[in-house]
Amino acid sequence: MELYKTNQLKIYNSLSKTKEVFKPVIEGKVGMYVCGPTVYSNVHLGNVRTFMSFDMIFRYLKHLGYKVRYVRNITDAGHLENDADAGEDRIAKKARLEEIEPMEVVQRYTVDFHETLQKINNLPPSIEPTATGHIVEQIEIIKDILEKGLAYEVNGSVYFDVLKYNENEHYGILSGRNIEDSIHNTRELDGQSEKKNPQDFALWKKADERHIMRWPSPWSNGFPGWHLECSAMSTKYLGETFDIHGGGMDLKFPHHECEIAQSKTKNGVEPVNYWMHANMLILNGQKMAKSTGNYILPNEIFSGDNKILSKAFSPSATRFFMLQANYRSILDFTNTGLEAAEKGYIKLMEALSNIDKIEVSKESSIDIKAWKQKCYDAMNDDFNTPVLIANLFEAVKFVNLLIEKKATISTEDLAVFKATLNAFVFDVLGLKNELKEDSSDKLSGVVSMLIKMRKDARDNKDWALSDKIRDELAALGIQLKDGKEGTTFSIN
RNA sequence: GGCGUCGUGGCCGAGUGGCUAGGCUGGGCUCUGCAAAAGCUCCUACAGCGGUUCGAAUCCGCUCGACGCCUCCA
Repeated sequence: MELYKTNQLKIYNSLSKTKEVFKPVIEGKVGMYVCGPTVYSNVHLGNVRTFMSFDMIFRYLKHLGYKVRYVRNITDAGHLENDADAGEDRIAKKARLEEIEPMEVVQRYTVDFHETLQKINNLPPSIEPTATGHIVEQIEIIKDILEKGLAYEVNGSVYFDVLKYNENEHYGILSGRNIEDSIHNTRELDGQSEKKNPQDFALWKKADERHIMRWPSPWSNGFPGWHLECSAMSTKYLGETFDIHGGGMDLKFPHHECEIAQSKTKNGVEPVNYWMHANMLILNGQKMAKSTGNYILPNEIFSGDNKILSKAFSPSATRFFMLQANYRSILDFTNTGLEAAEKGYIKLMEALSNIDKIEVSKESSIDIKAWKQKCYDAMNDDFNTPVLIANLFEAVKFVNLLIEKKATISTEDLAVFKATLNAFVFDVLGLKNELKEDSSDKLSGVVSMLIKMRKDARDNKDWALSDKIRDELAALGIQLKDGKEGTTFSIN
């Protein structure tokens, strides 16, 4: 029987601001949409945290036995840059600066995005559609909204009429805003004179001469507006009402608000049952963002080539660091935080490597079933990975006690213990054991030989020789551990 | 100025109306030739001020502060 039938998963819904029992539209199946990156530069660690959070969610849903269709778009056109070059597409601008084709920029950074997420061990989504691949669908939505009178055309551009929509719906329902407030509090921006109201947003923008990326439409040669692609692609692949929509907290307004307005106008139903927002990763107390330069790239962490960290940290240690915080909490990225996480990660991995050394008994002195349940309880409570990890450290203790024979476990319990531990560590959290298991027999053979030589030396009380062997191995990153049952080693 | 999230021990981070996670760091003990590892253990916190309550860090109010959004942004 599928696990979801016996586990009551609760999800914090940004729309209701409460934790709700998760019930998919179709039993046993989940449709999940997550706003993907705009591929105009290298993906930074803040982006990665969001995608990693939803990867963990994707993994747990699958673990529970749901058939999940996970859609995450690639924004390769359509986002306007609102600076001096008003109306210019971000990707087109980058292309002109680098004197290459726009799709070359798209290709380069899409590849970077995929490589980075793969390094951090994210699973690929089920479908990864592109904005440029869905221009037709977007045009159809604009036509429909125009017909319903909730959009208007000016000089070849089409804008969504927010005030009119707000007559019957609540624009701001997700972000807790009222349109009246924003009318009084919106700063004046240049280049918006075409709009009836500053709150209106573009569905279609006419391209000027310099704009390279353009498509024909009934209104002009141009490009789709800021928020339309997600409405188009989520509806196409997941249906008019789907289960989970995710994204970074900073997309809540206006992006997701606009999505709701567009989709609701087009389809007449609530587009999303559960809105989920991953919180920001900050660096030195400040937001990590490309625009301010306050950011770190994942590769700079893995290589150690950066000015923030004292050394390089592996993808799994980095992933573990982020999973130790709740996805809804702001997390500060610091050197000491990463160092602490790395140590914990190594401790966990060593315990997992040692699990095969456990010998079984007739009876169990530890309650494996209760421990297992605590792991599920943590994840069922809105994907509480910090509590899950606390339980995993309890498991580490179990492993060490069992190896030292200070606790006992039955064959049956050990099987459950191993399966559960592996499922949560590797399948759900998506960690990898990066400890150089170099179980290449040659190396472990050599070390075993040295351990034997050291034992002889110790038996002869030749401490100088035994310590020399230990210290020189340590200098090579091989640590010897003397236990009751003999000496073992680990490679760092 | 508006909206929102949040303020937990040396640090990071859960949680919650009474039983007070976990990790890292530091101290002590056991084991050990010494060390490391491991086990045990200690350091016992919830921004401030009021209020509700038998009882609040947990609920309510105010103050202060941090961060985010309000313009593309995970």
